[in-house]
Amino acid sequence: MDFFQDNEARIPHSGVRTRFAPSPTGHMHVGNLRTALYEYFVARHAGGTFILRIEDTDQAREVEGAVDIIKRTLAGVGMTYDEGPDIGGPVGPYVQTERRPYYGKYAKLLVEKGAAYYCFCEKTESEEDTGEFDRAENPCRHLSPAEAQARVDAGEPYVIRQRIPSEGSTTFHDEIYGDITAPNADLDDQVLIKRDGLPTYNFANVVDDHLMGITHVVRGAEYLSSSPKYNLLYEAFGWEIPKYIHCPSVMITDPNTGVVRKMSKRYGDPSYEDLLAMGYLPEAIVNYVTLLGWSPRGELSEKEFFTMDELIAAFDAEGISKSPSAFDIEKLNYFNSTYLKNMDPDLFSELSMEYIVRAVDADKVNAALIPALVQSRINKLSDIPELLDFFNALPEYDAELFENKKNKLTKESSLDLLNKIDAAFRAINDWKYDTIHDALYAIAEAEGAKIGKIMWPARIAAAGKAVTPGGAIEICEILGKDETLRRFAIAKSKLA
RNA sequence: GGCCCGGUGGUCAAGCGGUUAAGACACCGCCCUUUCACGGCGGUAACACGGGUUCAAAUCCCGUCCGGGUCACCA
Repeated sequence: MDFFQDNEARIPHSGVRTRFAPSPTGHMHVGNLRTALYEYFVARHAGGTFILRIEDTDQAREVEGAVDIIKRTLAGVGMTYDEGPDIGGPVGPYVQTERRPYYGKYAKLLVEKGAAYYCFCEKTESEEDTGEFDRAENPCRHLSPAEAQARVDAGEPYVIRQRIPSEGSTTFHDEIYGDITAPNADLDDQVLIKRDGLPTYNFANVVDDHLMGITHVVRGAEYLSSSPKYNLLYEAFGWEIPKYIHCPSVMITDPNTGVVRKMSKRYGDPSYEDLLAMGYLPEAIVNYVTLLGWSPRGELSEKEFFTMDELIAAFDAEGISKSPSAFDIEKLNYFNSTYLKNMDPDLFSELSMEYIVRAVDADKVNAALIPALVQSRINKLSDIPELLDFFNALPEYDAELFENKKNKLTKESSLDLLNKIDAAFRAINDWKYDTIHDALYAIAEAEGAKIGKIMWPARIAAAGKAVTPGGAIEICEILGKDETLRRFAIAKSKLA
């Protein structure tokens, strides 16, 4: 068997195979993540195979550590791949620079078939003039095979370009956009093999998708206009064309200018890692991002909370939207806060403590009680510290805060109540929720007042601010008896 | 600019020729309440525009406008 037949023989023909094929250029965009998820769902839904392939053919743009970010992200959201770098598989290697020998051979095969040609120009004349490539003007296109081969043999540097027919048009089928036709005259003789010998994306992706037996190509809609060229390549090779699933872009409304544009890290839009660092949960991000541009049909169309397994079960390419959708941090907040609220309290404690100790001194305050206070009050974990500022240091506040019309409280009546509460608190030996609670309620009963009237001055004195997470009892309990009484003394002096 | 793709409330969206045009976020109001939050209830708000086709159009066709993508030896 020759090289090509051997490669063909390795291609798996069992079921659905999809691939996530990022280039290791840094962080993970929200759009990247969504594409990866869709690819994963397509494969898993069908009981197929999900592959990770690293597209590192642009050496200049490669960023150290980027592959680790990709792997960490996939692992973090629970996307496991069946074949890929470091785990291997039947059609490896799975890193394009390690597949270098393949591309040259397939490109030369294309040259032999007349579907590609050697080009020796540094830049074509029309590129010099207009920045655009005009294949009719390119002399290399018309070189005889023998002449071209002679120059190659002489060691002249070259690129290999795809030879696009100048007449007619090319149609390809996309699962969600339907048939798309482009006039061949509008297609460029794109570069397949670069001067450094490595393939361009345009070529590597076709060769690898075929050699790896990819059945469904899921990618961003930015590839829609180059897909006809890929079809021409498949046809020239005589290969079966995979199913295309192009996903619309993820947009964002610029918070400063109000304009809608494609989400991009360079404008400071958050990447997946940024979101994690802000305290968003992977489950919430996955849930939200999946629903950004896809929605379940029929029965499930009103369901919005999905586990990974539920997404796998529900996912169908039919539900992918054709129009771009805007990333809305408010809606992510909603998903995240809901996940946070429904989280097991112990787990939440564990997760939140890291943020709690940024704001409070865990030695001075009963920090173990704080998670329960914030669990239903935050959108993301990083919201925690600012909620707790008053625990560490009593804020500067004005005595006016004690005035409350709903509870008919004046500074005078507040002072009176505070004196009574203070006395009752001093009598407490076992400082805990129940004893604090009972002391406060006893005063309310003795005063013939609603409990709110007692709670208000107690809470203001303890916290020094009008809005707090939790009420007087919780705050006093967390502060401890000594600190509570110290703050009461300050309050009384303000009111005196 | 050429080519390609879109266009349902501010946002995500259901809808596939006949609906009072779902639902969610956000926003507003009410209730609950120990402030806030949670929770419950209710409300404001949309088929870009113009022509067709049809008994009937958000749904089909054409045009206009608007938006996006793409025209790299980047992916």
